[in-house]
Amino acid sequence: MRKSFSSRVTLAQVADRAGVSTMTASYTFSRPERVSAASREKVLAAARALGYGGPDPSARSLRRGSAGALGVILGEHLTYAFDDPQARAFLAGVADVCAEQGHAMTILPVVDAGADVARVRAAAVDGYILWTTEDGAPVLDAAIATHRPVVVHGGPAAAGARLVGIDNRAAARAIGQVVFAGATLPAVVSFPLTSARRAQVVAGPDPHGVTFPVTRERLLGLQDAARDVGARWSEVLVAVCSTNDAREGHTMTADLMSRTPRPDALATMSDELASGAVAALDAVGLRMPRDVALTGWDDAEVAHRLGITTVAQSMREQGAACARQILTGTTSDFSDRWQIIRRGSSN
Amino acid sequence: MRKSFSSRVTLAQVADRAGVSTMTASYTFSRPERVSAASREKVLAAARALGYGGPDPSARSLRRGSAGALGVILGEHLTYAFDDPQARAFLAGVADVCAEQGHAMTILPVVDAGADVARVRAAAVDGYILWTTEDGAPVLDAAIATHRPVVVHGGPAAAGARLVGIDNRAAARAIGQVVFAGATLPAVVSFPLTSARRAQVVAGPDPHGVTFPVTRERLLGLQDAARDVGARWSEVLVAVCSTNDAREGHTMTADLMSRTPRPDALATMSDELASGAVAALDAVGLRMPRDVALTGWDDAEVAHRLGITTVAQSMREQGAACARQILTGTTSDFSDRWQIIRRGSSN
DNA sequence: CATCCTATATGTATCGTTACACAAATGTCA
DNA sequence: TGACATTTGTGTAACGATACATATAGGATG
Repeated sequence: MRKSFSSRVTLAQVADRAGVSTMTASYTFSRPERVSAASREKVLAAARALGYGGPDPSARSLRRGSAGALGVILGEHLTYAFDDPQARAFLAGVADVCAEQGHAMTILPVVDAGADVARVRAAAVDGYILWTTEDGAPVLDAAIATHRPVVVHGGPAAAGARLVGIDNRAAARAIGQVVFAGATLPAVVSFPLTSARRAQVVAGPDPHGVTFPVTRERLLGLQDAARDVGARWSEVLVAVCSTNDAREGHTMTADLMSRTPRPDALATMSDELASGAVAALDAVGLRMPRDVALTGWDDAEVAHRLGITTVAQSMREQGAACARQILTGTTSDFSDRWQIIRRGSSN
Repeated sequence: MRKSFSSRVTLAQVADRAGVSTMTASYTFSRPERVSAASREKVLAAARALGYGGPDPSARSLRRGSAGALGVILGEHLTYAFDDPQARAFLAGVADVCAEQGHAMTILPVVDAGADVARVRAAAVDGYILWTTEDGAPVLDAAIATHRPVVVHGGPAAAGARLVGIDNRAAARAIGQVVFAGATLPAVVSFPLTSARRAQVVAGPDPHGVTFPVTRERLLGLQDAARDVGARWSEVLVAVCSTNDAREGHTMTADLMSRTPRPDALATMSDELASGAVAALDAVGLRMPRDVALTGWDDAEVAHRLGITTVAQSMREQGAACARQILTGTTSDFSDRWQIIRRGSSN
């Protein structure tokens, strides 16, 4: 805060003391090879003597026109965002590329719409990456309005923003066909449908009412799959979880399994939810896939351990791709970068 | 990157178009109440027409002398840092205060010493918070050298940096006395001792050789406690885990329990390690506290669930305190903000 | 009606750095 | 030796915004 002490040492002072021009001092820090070893030494000695802390980042950013940081906007409060292993993997990917490109990663906390928009505008970053963005989120427009590059993971699509992510609808349809095959009554264990995040079991909800794009696409794909296997969507029970964790998956699956008629195929939207679902089935003595077929999503470590069929995708690579898109302009298409891993939990 | 398009709209252009002075335009964005409603409207209209994205953050930072962001330096690669629930709680606390104070949170990825130092110097932040810093870490010196405020969580202490954290040695001694009471052969399940992170079981290691301050203090406290209950430290087995997770706690505890003589009291450095330890005891049919007394640390949700005695502290509050220290200058002392929660796992 | 105060508008001078263009010094090669 | 390339050093002019001090108009007050 009181960064500007009475005495802030500047490059000019260092140059003065070293007996060289300001530019020589500047080059010493930003392009050392441009300066003779002798001058370099003089400048560094002067810097040391004066306690110069290196070129001021704000001044440098202003002059250079690049902030040296990437903004990441998470759709939820950090407390929850970081609880999601996929979010963590994604961030790790972003961080990898940031580090590689010598950039910092600025996380813009999301709290309430008004302040969030202000923070987005005020952030000194070279571009924005959005994770888990709801349709019509004001932060997305705010990010685009800054004229800096914007990459949205998963959606929503927007003019002026690039989209990174797999084709969730196609993947959902594919895994839906696997898990629903031969089932009498398919069911779904889903992420929240809207930011209200109400946990509930609903029959055949209209996917178009879902405001989280990834969830909507997956639901659409599962609807396709239900049709493919001849099931009526209006009878398909969707257990909507309020958060993406095993506990919630357990609770909601337990609810689902207590219904009559009981679903005999469960497509879950994540391996975390799936792991809770497996526990819930266990608890009531149902076996996979004999009594109930079940699939996860993400191919997390837990899917491997529990032996469940799942959709593999690499969030880490997608995070890296988002960052690379902004920092180097490299585009990459992930729509087909998913794969169904078959294990024992489905037929 | 190519932030400076051919045509970047500036405040001056907006002012021109609105027919007011640059300052009036500036005030419209930074102190709207300082400007009449009429001018404000004119300026906003002009901004809209020109597609002005708001005041440039770098320029504003330079002029105002504050970057509007807080730097957080994690001692490890993000992939691992975020896997630690305590780290996540800490970050959530930092984020809370950042949001409250209208600041962003910049995470400085740690990869290799050389580049890290450069990144620290180049980061546009108003201060640094360091988490899990090893003795003599170059980033600490680099942070201090910038003359911006620095807060270190847990240690190491350094001139020019404030320290936030509980008195780990006192807390460790206290819980050590609880778990070691009446034991014949105490043992410890520990965090890594150095950045080499080698997993191993060692008898009575010298705590002074430990380079992670928090771990060192806790080991010192446990050494004190061992002495207090009349045990010989040189015989105390310390299972050093390579990471802080349940799996590692399980593995190392299993190793510990296969030794002869078998330890009958286990002080673990986290509830994650403790939960792995509980599983390992289960696996070989040992009961708590009858066969082996066991304690955790942190009072995480898992400690509650497993009913283990633990040291309660709030990382979230500590994170908030670190941020507040930098952003508002508020200091707070956490040395006594810990508490032993007794549950069934110890006597 | 003169005086003083408040609300609003503006001109100027930086904030600290680096891009650019050019000058000077040195080296290279036939 | 002269012509030409290469290194190294420097002056100047921004980058885009805001703090501060001052100017002006209109209102309130006695």
